[in-house]
Amino acid sequence: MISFDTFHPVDGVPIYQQILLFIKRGAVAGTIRDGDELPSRRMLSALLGINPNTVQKAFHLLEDENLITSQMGAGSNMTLSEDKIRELREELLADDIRSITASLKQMGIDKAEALRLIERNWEDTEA
Amino acid sequence: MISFDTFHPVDGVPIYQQILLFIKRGAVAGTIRDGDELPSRRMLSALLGINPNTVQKAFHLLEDENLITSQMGAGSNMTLSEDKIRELREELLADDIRSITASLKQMGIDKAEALRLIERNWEDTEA
Amino acid sequence: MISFDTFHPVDGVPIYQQILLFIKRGAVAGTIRDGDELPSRRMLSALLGINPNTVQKAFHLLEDENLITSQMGAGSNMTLSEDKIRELREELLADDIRSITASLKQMGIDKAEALRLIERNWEDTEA
Amino acid sequence: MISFDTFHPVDGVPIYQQILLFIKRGAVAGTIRDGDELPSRRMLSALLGINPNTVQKAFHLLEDENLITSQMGAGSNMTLSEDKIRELREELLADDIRSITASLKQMGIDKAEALRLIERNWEDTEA
DNA sequence: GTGGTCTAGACCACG
DNA sequence: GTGGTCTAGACCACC
Repeated sequence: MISFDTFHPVDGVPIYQQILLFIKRGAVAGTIRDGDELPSRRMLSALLGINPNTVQKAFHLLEDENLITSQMGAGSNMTLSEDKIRELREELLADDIRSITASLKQMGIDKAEALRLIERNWEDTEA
Repeated sequence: MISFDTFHPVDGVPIYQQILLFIKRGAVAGTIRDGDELPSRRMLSALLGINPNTVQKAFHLLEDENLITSQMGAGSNMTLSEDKIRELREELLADDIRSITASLKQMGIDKAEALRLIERNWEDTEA
Repeated sequence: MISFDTFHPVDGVPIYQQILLFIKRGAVAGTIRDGDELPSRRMLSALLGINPNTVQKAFHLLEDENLITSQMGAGSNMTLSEDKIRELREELLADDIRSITASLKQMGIDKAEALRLIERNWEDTEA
Repeated sequence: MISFDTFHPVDGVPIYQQILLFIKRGAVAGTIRDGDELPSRRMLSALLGINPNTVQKAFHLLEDENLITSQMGAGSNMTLSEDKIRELREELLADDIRSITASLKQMGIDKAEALRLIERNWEDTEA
């Protein structure tokens, strides 16, 4: 059963998208594996204190991307392959790196300083 | 007159917030300085192909943060001090670093790999 | 459910302010009471033939004055106390009386004639 | 020369409309008479501390209603007849009385109380 | 269905 | 020409 203990939504970005990202990142990290069972929509919505419809929307999008399969009455399970994970990794990493790099460059930060900032603050941040 | 040539809004995040960030990051970078004149609401909205009200919302928020002052009939100008710039720098950098670090950690990336990723992709990204 | 049957907006004054006044005057009159449910933003805007956002603005201001409370997904309800009603009564009456008195005086109407005018036209006017 | 000493604009209603009302009410009161000269647009805008364009707009509307005539280079003068004044009186009074009566009725004030309120507060209000 | 937000266009007072 | 306000319509998260 996939754990959502480390899921802490922030505001300003749709919750259902954050659920998607949480699942995808877990898949890339290897903490979420092929065949893993997800909590039921009802249970997850109760666990996270959010609306069942919001969870439903996230699950629906995960199905659209063929990352989970849901059987009537039998919950949902991850369907991951090496290829999918590689794809996810590239897609997510590219977005993140592009975003942070562009942002820092706009503030006039050069590469050396960027690396020093990441280096110095790495331990202080929770996953 | 502050130039918006390098402003390229993405979707998924409110345009007025992107305008805010663009100004703040320019102030941190030093390309936007105290006293600099901002384009009029009309001119900027025409330039960006968006509604004057969207620009107005961004400018209004900048005024609330005492980063610009607007006079009726005349335009708007930056009001920056060394202290404000330092505050902005810390605030923006902290957000960016926290965000990228948390994201990479969730994907199981360790510090060494994170630094290597930034290092390798730095030149490929536009500001 | 608060009825807006007797609400007839005039032009020249912002509609959202007229909605505010309608609610406040109803509270003073006692026709709108603590706990009363307001129509939804959609329903009221359809009823009045105006934009939902205009209603939203009025409701938001009422919330700022602690005259209504709104819950996501549920509706909005009045939150009135004896003190608030007394405050409203004094505030609204003072404005109205000051306004009409100043206006009549500017037209050279004296007190006796003013009273006679009110007296004579009282029955002819709808609330 | 018509005096604007007692003109005190309030906000929330367009200033050019308040100028119109000031002139009309003076005509009804008899303090502004046929042939009276108005200050020049320039002088009046300086006197009231408002924009010449705003004064211009008021004068233009007064011309449209045939209440003033302007000669090139020779200022503007009132053009009032007994009939016009009677019309103005009826129009303005009807509006005021209808407005105050409707407002008080909406607050559940009855005729006796309305008269008492006007009576009691008459002296306290400036024209 | 509900409330909340974002973007849009027209109008006003002003320099 | 400028900034400020009012009304409008579409979209989102939620019950």
